[in-house]
This record gives sequence, C-alpha cells and structure tokens, in this order.
Amino acid sequence: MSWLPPLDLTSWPTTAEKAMALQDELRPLICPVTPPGARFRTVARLDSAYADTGAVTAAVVVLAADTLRPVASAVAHGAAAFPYVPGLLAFREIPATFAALEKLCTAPDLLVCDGQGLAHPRRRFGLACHLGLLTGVPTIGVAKTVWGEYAEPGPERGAATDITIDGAVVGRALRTRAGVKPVFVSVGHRIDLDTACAQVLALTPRYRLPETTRHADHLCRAALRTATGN
DNA sequence: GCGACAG
DNA sequence: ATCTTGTCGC
Repeated sequence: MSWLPPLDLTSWPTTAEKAMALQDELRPLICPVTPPGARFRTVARLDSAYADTGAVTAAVVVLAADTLRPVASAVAHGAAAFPYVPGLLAFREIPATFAALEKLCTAPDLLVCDGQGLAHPRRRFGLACHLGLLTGVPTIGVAKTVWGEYAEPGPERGAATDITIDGAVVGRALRTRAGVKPVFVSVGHRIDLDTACAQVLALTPRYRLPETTRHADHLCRAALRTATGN
C-alpha cells in the first residue's frame, strides 16, 4: 500500500483541448490554505530532464527541513507524454514525476515544483496545482521566470512583491539572494502564500534556487544519460 | 493582426 | 528543457 494514490494514465489527455478542459475542471478543487497543524519536516524537490529522442527522466530529492540534508531520493524514466506547450507543462512533466514519487517509501511533507502554481495565465492552474491535487501533498511552484506583473522587490534577501494577473494576486516575486534576480513563488495546493515564501527562504540560505535543485537536477540528468546510453 | 509564451 | 565559451567571484 503506497502513500500515493494511483495515477490512471489511460485517461491522460492527449490533446491541448482536453488538457485545458481538465485544468478548468480541476481548478475549483485547489485549496490555497495550510492545513491546521501542518508541519513541514521533509521537503521534496522535483526536476526533469529530456533527451532529443523524447526520453524523459524525473528525479525527486527529499531533504530534512531543519538540516537541509538529503534523506531520500528516487528517479524514474519513460517517454515524454506530451509536447511542451506553454500553459500545459504539467501534462509533459507529471507522468514521469509521479512515477518517481511512487518509488518513495514515505510521503514528503511538501513538494517544491519547478514552474508555476496559481501564477498561471488564464486558467490559474500550473504544474504545482495539478501535482498537489494528484498527490494530496502540499505543493508550491518556484519558477525562474514569471507570468504576470510585479514590481521589482528590494535588493535585500527576503524582499518580496506581489505578482498579479488581471489584478488578482497569484504569487510573489521573492528575492532569495541579495542583488540577484528573484524567484517567482506561487501556491500549488494545501498551503498559503506566506507559508510558501517562508519555506522557499528556508530552502535558499545561499543560492537563488532551493538547495535541492542542484541535487535533483544532477540526479535526473545523470540518470537520463544512463538510461539513454550516455 | 502580431508577438510573447513555466520547463 | 537543451546546446555551448568565456568570465566573475567566493
């Protein structure tokens, strides 16, 4: 018995129209609130790597929130299930990512995704939202580039400004390192924006991106090379 | 109409 | 995402 509910890939969308319809259908189920008493003792970072052949490898690295030390990791590989389409990244990334998560013995307390959560144009349902609903685990999106409008936050670490789309606050530009381009944080599911930003700051004591990113990035790239044959 | 567009 | 040379800084 896994901590993760099964993912039925036979009904995975194969067209942009069906994918967008699914996003519209799932959007109302998002809960942007941290469950009472929630504790984030372990945090997982997710990443994917692609080969020109269409092969994909996903990696998950779990770390202890207090020490930022890795405590578990897993990889999974397969074929890209969807082309890259702006706004539909989740349909490309989730199948392999989910397979990697299935290999973990226990559920992480928080999943940190590469990309957007609610800071997603038009449908407000980015990768982090989708993965949050599928896993039931709190998720946040940390993107390197933004969709939406924001004012440049102050130069010091911790400075933040709201990101808005059509006038609605959908995330926050957060300076994780003094004098360096901010990251763009948005809620995925089961966490609030303030808590999400606090978690991202806790994960970035020295680099712009969360501590585990290099680890997850190196892990899936190395695994992809092995699976592909260098 | 044209360009821009998470990873 | 991925492909690449050089460069700056701790």
